[in-house]
Amino acid sequence: MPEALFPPPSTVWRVALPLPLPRLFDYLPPAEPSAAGDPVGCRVRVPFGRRELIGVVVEVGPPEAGTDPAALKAVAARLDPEPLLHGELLDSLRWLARYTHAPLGEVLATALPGPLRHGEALADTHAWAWRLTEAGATARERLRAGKPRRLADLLAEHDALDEDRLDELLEDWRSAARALAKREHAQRIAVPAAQRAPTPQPGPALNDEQQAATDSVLAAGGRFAAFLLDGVTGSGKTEVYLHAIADCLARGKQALILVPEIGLTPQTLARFRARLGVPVHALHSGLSDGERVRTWAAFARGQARVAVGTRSAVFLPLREPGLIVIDEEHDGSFKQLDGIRYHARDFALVRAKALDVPVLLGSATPSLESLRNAQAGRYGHLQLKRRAGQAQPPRVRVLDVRKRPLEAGLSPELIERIGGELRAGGQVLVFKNRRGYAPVLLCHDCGWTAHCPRCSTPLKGTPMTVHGGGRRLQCHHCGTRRPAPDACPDCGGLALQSQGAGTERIEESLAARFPDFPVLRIDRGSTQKRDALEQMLGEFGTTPGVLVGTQMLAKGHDLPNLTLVAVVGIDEGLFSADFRAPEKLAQLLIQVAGRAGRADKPGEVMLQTHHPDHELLHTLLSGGYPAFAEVELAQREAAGFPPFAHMALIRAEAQEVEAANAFLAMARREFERVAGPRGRADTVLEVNGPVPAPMPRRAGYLRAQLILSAPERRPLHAALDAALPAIHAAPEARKVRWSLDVDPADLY
DNA sequence: AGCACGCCGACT
DNA sequence: GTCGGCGTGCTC
Repeated sequence: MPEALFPPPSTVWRVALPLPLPRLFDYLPPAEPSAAGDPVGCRVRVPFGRRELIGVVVEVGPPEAGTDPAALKAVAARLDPEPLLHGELLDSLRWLARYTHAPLGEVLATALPGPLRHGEALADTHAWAWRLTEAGATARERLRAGKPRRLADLLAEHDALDEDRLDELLEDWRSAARALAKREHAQRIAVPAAQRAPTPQPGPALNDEQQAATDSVLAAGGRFAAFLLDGVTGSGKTEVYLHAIADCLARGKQALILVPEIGLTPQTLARFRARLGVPVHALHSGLSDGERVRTWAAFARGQARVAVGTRSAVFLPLREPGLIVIDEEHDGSFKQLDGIRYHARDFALVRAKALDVPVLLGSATPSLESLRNAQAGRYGHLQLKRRAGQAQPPRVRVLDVRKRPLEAGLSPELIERIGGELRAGGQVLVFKNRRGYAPVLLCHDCGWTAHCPRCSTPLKGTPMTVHGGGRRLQCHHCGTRRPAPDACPDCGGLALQSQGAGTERIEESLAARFPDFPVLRIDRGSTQKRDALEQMLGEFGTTPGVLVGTQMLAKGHDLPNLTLVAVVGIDEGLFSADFRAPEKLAQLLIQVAGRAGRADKPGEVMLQTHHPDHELLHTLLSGGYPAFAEVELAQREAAGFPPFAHMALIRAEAQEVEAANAFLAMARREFERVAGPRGRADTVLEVNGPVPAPMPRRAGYLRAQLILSAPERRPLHAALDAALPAIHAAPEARKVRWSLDVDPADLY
């Protein structure tokens, strides 16, 4: 090939760098190539300003017209001979970057385990085995009886024994191996990771509903199909997962199971391991970097078969994909709330489609999004309506606390009932619904709450929240402000209060009231350590006592002697300004009610509220979650909320209100510029705000936001694509910290 | 995001 | 007279 003496570079490597800059950077290929082959998907170390960064090559091509080749720097080093990210995973991550409107480099950095992000080599994933040395073979018969001798005898029968094989053959072999190794009688050697055929254990026979659900999944024949496994508490969804996974393993494929943050318990893993008969790899925040990378590499190389993990496990490379399962698909912990704000459930759907494998979403209380997808025929709707075994559903009672004297938020009737249950030998769970709602003004006498006069419709009221130390009410949808009334406009009572007040001291109050029984408070702070919750509940045992806690106690962790569940603080959920609050509350009530009762005694659930006649409670109690979902979907449709609309949120925080508002006002103008002026008939993008965030003050910063919504996804994304460059570049953007959240989980 | 460069206040 | 405040600008 003829070449000029100093040819302009014919190809550059376009590199995605972990920076908040929405563009790629071009580099010349490395001066001393360390490997041939397509570099796309390989990590590189590149000079960047005065520093060096690790990035990923995402394109190779001619330099962009008009770039000065002399201004290009060369890649300092190619870190991967073979692409680390390729094919489906790289394509899906590109999609995620476009969808979240985040820089590709940041998305890739989020998807990679820490050590890989920082340029470390991909971990070895060979297995370890032990063998006798020659000295060991000779010395073996002179060893006295004991563990080392038994190990030496075992090793003498084989050329080498894998460590997991040793786990099966000899208990506590590791100390014996250390003893042999010390005298150089045995050595540890690296061997290729063995692929052993799964040895599944049979489970209970499936009932006809479970069987039908399993058959539907298997009928997909390993190709893409999405299923909503909609099964009431205790209906045996896990058995359906296990059958689908076993089938996937029998086809020689890998399975990925996503679970909520609190769902990944040792019991769950043990059950999967025992039943599937293959190693099950856990992926969660408690893992060390080393473990995380080894698991990542083992799946990338097709050496591991089953992964059970939380949100970030959705980024696992799958070389032999066969199935993706999302357990408790409605759970909020699948959505990342900072950095790259992805939704693991939604991304799992995208990956399943790209991988052409079935995806199974399971829940007793499906998200309205998934229910809507099932109703629209996009997902197969698999229903399990019967409880397995003879467990009876709990009795639910609504307790009206209007005008009742409350002690730490508990009514006398509730305290009386708790005492009775304890003396009868039962355990009680006092469940505080506490999601950091903005306070809503409530009349303790009649239950009246303040609603925005502008935003409320006959179908759905938009509550106003309390600001300015109780003196002011503000709507978080349109920003309307008005002074807080001194007396209740409905009943004239003077018992107006901010909701949620007074439940802080529940455990102290109960401990004082029932000194003869243990009162255990479970919260984030007290269970930060790994397995701390297990341990605390283990010590709590099954003797009479009270557990006080929040979300963490809603599921998992079997409490066999729990006979009474008392739920307080639900009024905040009934009248939250967040359109998703009713859904969250209904899911929570169903989940927490599912905890009550033991084999010989149906449980009881008491809901303490100022709104005993609230429609949500009535619908939920009479028709269960399906009835609630039907009503709520109709309201969402009428109000133009997801899943009948698509939303995005621009949040801004600054030391001064004016800075945040100026930024959001500028952003609003940009959106109106690209979407057409307000009031135009064909304008599909609705922009609301700037409105203050309901918890506006955090660490001295003031937060405000802009709400974007459109009936279709396309125009929303088109508007974001068109407006974001100018918003990025605007001078107002430099004075605030701002972020974009597509499909926000909480509006507030 | 870093990390520069760049002009204005209290210190050896 | 300097050290250092963080505003503004750039990074292939």
